[in-house]
Amino acid sequence: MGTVLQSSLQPREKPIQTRSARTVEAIFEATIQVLLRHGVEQFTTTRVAERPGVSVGTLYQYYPNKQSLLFAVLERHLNLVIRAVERACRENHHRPLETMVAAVVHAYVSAKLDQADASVALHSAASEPDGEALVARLAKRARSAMSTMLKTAPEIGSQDVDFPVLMLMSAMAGATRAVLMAGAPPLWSEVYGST
Amino acid sequence: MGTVLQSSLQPREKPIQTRSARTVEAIFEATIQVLLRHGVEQFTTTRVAERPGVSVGTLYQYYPNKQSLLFAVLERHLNLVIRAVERACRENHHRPLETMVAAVVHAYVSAKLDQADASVALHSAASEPDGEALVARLAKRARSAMSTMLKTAPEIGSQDVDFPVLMLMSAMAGATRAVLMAGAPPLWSEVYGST
DNA sequence: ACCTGAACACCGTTCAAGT
DNA sequence: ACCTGAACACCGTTCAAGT
Repeated sequence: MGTVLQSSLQPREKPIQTRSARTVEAIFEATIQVLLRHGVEQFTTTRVAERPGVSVGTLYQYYPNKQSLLFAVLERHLNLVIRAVERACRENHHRPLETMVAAVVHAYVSAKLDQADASVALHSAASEPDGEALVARLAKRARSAMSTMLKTAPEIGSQDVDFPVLMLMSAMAGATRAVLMAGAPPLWSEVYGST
Repeated sequence: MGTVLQSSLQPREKPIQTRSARTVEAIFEATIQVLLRHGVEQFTTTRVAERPGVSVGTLYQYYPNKQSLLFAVLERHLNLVIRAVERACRENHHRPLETMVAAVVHAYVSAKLDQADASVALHSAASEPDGEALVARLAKRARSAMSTMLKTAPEIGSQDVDFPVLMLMSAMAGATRAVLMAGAPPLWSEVYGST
C-alpha cells in the first residue's frame, strides 16, 4: 500500500534543467487552476496541459497518471497546514493546557482558511481511498507534535494523551471542514484571520 | 441544490410492469456487485449492464446517469441504518440517559456492521459533493429522532440537546468509519453483532 | 411498454518522432 | 534532455430501430 503510493503515485523525475523546471511549475499551477474552475469531476489531464500550452505527453513525463498530479497538490496543501500546527506546538511547550489547545486550534483553522479555495477544491481528492492514506500519513505527524507538546503541560503529568489528541484533531478537522463546505468563510476569516 | 438532486439524480421512471421491475432489480443488484468487486474507480455502466446481460440503453432508461445509480444504492444503505436508529429512539423514550445513548450507539454500529461490505464500497460515493448532500439530508432525520428521544430523558429537563446530539452522531460515525476502513470487522462483530 | 446496440464525443495514457 | 501530438483503448450517454 505504501509501496504503491511510492512507486506509482509520485512524480516521475525531478527536473534537473531550468526549462523542465518551468514546465513542471506551470503544470502544477495549472492543476490548481483547473481544479478551482472545473472541480474534480471535470478535472482532465488534457485541460491541465492546455492551460500553459504544454503537450499532454509532457505532463505524463513528470506525473505517471492523473492521481499523482492530484496528490502532489494535495500533499503540498496538507504540508502547509501541518507545518503551521507543528510550529504552534513547538512554540507552546510548558504553557498552560488551555493556551496549548487554543494555539493549536488557531494555527490549524487559520492555515485551513488561508487556503480555503484549495481546501474545498481538494476535498474530493482527499476522500478517495489513496487520498485518505496520504491524509492519514500526514495527520500522524501533526498528532505526534501535539502529543509531544501536551506532555509538557503542567496539568498533564504522565497521563496518556493519545486519545485526547485524536479527539481534538477530529473535532478541529470536522468543524473546519463543515464550515468550509457550508461556504461561509468570510465571517470566520474575521475571527481567525492571520492578521 | 435540492432541485438538482431531484431532477437529475433520481430514477427516471418507476417500473409499472413486471418485466421492467425485474430489470430494475437486476440492475440494482449488479450495481452492488460491481461496486464490491471492482470499486468505485472501475465502476462502469457497461460493466453493470453486462452482469445481468442487459443493454446499456436499458440501464439509462431507468437511471439518467451513473451517479443516480450510485446514489440509489447509497440511499438504500443509509435508509437501513437510519431506520434502525429511529427505531431505537422510539423504543427508549423516558428511559435513563445512559440507556438511551447505549441503545442508539448499538443500533447505529450494528446496522453499519451488518452492512460492512456496502459501507466500505459506498464510502467514496458518499464522499462526492452530491453524495454528501444526500448523507446530510438523511443524517438530519436521525438527529431529529435522537433529539426527540433525549428530551424525554429524566436528566435533561428543558436543556437544548442539538449540540450534544451532533457530537454523538459525529463520534459514532467517525469511529465506525475508522473501524470499517481499517478493515477489522470480525472482532467488533462479536461485541456488537445483532444476535 | 420495454429493450437493443451501434454511434458519438470525450477521456487517460503511450510512444515514435522531433529539437 | 526535453517536448510533441497522433493513436489506442475505453468510457458515459444517446437514439433510431426493433418486439
